Amino acid sequence: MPAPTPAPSALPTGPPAAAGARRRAGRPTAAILDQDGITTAALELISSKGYDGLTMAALARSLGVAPSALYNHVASKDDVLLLVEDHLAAMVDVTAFGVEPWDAAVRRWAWSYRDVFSEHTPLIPVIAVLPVANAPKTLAMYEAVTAGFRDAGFPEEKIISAIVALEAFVFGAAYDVTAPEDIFDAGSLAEQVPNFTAAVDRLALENHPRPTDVAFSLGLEALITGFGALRG
Amino acid sequence: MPAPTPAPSALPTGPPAAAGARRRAGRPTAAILDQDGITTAALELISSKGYDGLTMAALARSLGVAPSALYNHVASKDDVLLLVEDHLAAMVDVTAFGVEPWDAAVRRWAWSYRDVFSEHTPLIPVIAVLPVANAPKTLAMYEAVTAGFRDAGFPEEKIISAIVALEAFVFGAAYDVTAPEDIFDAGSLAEQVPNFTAAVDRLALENHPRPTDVAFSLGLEALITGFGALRG
DNA sequence: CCAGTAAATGAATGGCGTTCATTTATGTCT
DNA sequence: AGACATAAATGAACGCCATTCATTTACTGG
Repeated sequence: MPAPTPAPSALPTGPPAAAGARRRAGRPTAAILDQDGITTAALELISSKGYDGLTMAALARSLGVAPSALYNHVASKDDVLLLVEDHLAAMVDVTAFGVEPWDAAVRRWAWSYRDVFSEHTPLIPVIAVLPVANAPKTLAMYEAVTAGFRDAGFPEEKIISAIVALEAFVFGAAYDVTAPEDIFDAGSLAEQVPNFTAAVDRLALENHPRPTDVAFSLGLEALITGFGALRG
Repeated sequence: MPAPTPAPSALPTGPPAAAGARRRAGRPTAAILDQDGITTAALELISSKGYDGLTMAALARSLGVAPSALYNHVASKDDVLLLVEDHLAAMVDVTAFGVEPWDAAVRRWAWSYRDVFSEHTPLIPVIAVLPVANAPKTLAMYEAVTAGFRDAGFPEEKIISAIVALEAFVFGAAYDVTAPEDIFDAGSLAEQVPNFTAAVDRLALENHPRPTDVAFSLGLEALITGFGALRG
């Protein structure tokens, strides 16, 4: 009869932290991984190394685990991105719906939504195609927004379309935030596009701290005004 | 004295097409590759195999060339995507500016822009960060749009912001086109999000052929109306 | 208590973008 | 005309990536 597990190295090392002595093969006494831990580690990795640094190997490494172990808890790397997305969706501010007037609530929601995802644009292609059934927190966000629109007197058949349109604008604007400042510098071709160059220069004269915010505000206010007129 | 090149296989094979006999190493008599050819081949590959099929190896293969040869003409795969993007920008319809009224011209431009890029969403992350100086045809599109706004009496300092906002909406909407039909099916969580589910069902009752077009139209008309009011 | 399943390791796989040494042809300078 | 830099191709190699599989070990339900 084999002696009881010979204490691999020490007491269970508090947090599911780094790699000390190598773990031997086989199921460990206490599970090391779960989806929450994977999500948290992924977020930390993203914030320290960016999305380029988010590899399955790096993720496993930060969890003190072999890469293949991850696949007991997620089906793929896209699955990890989905977990991250859903976590972020919960950070979007929907608290104004039902409290502040409709237009103020939409404003708060949209700005918050854009700010959260502007740091996570690589998720946008994933979200855009993501069936909501797989993302409970995202779904909860939609529920809050939908209720806000309904309570504000929006015709029910237009609510989803309006949200989809707002969301499209938010995602596009999130990319815009990440663009380099000189993105509109035409360089040597400037003379060939005089109207464009003039408009770019004219905007620069205004000296806005964040031009991208000006464009976002301009578009968002137009959408809010336009949609506001649909309410009954 | 070596005999003049011993006719590698046959007469120059018309189009720069497929791979017959292997070419021997060294610079060929006539250049096989150029950026135009690479762009065309990339577009064909994308349309036949999708963006997953667009690999440097596959691209080289379709041009009858070794992968490393591509790097004499482009710096990276992103560079190829940039070439493709610029080609597509030239397909966006800006002809209505200066011909039709401003609102109709914006409408035509935006629908066309969305339609072109909805088939090429993997380019969007590239475009969003792309300095226009590297994309002459894209720049030409901006010039036409800017001129249209100016001639319509737009205050010059708001032109770029308005275009940026419209573009953000267009890009987001382009993703939306690619989403699966049942993206809003909450599945087993439906009971937990009654307002959302009701709104989704209510929209479905309308039986629109393309719900995504309804959302796009709704948002676009709001932007056009809102921005139209800025004209002097 | 025993079978089935869950959770880990570690080795292996195939594909990817990219680099580099090498070969051959072109174009320019003297 | 000859020399030489440069351009454009090949082919071998690199490192990284996500993912799979056989294997080991531990937990759990009948």
